[in-house]
Amino acid sequence: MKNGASIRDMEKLHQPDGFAPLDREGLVDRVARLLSQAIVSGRLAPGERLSESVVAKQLGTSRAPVREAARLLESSGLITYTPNRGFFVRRHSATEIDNLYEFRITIEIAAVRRLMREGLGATAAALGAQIEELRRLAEPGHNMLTQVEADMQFHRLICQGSGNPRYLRSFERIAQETELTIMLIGRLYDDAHRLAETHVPILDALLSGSEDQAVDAMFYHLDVARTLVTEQFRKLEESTP
Amino acid sequence: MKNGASIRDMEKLHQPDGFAPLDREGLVDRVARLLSQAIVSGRLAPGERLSESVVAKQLGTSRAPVREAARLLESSGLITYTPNRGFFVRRHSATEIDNLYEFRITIEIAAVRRLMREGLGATAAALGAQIEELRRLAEPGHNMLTQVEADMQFHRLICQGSGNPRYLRSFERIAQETELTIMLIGRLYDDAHRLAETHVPILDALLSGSEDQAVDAMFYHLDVARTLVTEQFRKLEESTP
DNA sequence: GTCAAGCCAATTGTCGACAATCCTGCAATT
DNA sequence: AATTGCAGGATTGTCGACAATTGGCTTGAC
Repeated sequence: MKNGASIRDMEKLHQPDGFAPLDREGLVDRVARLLSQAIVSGRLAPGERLSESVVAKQLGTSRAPVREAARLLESSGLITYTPNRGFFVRRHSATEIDNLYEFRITIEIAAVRRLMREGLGATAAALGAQIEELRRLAEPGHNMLTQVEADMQFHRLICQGSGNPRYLRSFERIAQETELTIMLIGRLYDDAHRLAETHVPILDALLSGSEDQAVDAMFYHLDVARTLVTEQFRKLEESTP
Repeated sequence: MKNGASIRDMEKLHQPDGFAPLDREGLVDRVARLLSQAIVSGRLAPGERLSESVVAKQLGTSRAPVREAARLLESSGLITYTPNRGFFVRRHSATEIDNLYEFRITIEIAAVRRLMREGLGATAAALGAQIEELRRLAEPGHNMLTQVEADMQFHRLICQGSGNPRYLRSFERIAQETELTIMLIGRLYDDAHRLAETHVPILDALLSGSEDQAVDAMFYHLDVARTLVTEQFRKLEESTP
């Protein structure tokens, strides 16, 4: 099989009537998306080398777009880059995960504060709908990655609704990394129903109008996740040193 | 003059006895540094186009390193990138500046909290030395950019001492942007002596051992800066719409 | 005079090739 | 046996050229 321009052709099939502007994704973004999917889904293991030429050959492009995409993912924390050595799938320590969650708490608490001061607006309905989506995805027949992405989407909506784009931007920078750590563990809660319901108190607190209540609810939610993920990860670390 | 490898040669002269590992900067980083200097110092005006080929020719390199450097600066907020259009020096609105400072406050307050819990350690002495440096640079004969950089260095030390590298990383991402906004205004305080002394209460509060006092001092310091910069910028905006 | 369609110059997007650098393994030396 | 020095192979770093896209300009009709 000759695989030149395979990405282009392959994806054209998925948007038969797509407008041109939607096609304006750019090869770099496409490569970045495929790479991050491969990493988060676990097809590329932590520590693994990302040879530019190998990836380029597999995707049917040249090395230049791969290089740019890799640097993009580096700023997302998914891969590391060492000069003259190349790119590697990032390997996280338990401490780094803990720091990641601490940072995430800082950002999201600040976003909640701002959201409460600016007013919920359309965000309230969006959050309610997202909880419904989480419940729907908790039913059998949905894979874990989809559930985790829906989870993150709930939190993304809050950063988005805060009104300060910096919080959203900062959130996006750690979102994929967070998804990766959860996927590495293999599970967050015992079942996805539980995951969905843990978001209800947050929305309730937001609707209560009390900034303190909202902050407390968000902090509790994230602090539980932080403890769960970090502890699970520490166990994982001990079993495979 | 043939200007191939002109950067390489030019900068070799500045480190006559430097060890090889220090030379390990890479062409991309060098271009990024030169570009950011040009932007922050005002030699490249906001809104100005950054043609890849022009920059490449000026620096004596090819377009590839310029492209990578430009994307690096994009993630630092100094320039914007539009697909198929290219790179432009970023133009900030007063609202964006306000959001920038709000975000900065969030990060640095969190860093202060963590620093107080982990203990100051060697950071205390470093902060004291940095205040001395600020006083020294306040004497006549020093340009404003140097003073602003020293100011940022004080805050960088706090993020660094916090113990969570995420705060430092986040700080670095907005540091250059912050410097740019101050340089665009042309002044922060009436004189640099005043700038130096506003850092003393922060260090005092840190040394007091009280987390609340430390947070308050840092918040006051940054909130004053936020008001000053945003207001100045709004005036600037009105005079040149 | 206004507006639309289509060409044209300029810029970005991508590519393949060459140069520089790093890791590996072996061999020679201490 | 351990260490140092030195090829050999592989990978990244950089480059110049070509293809694709954009925005402006000209041309023409109304």
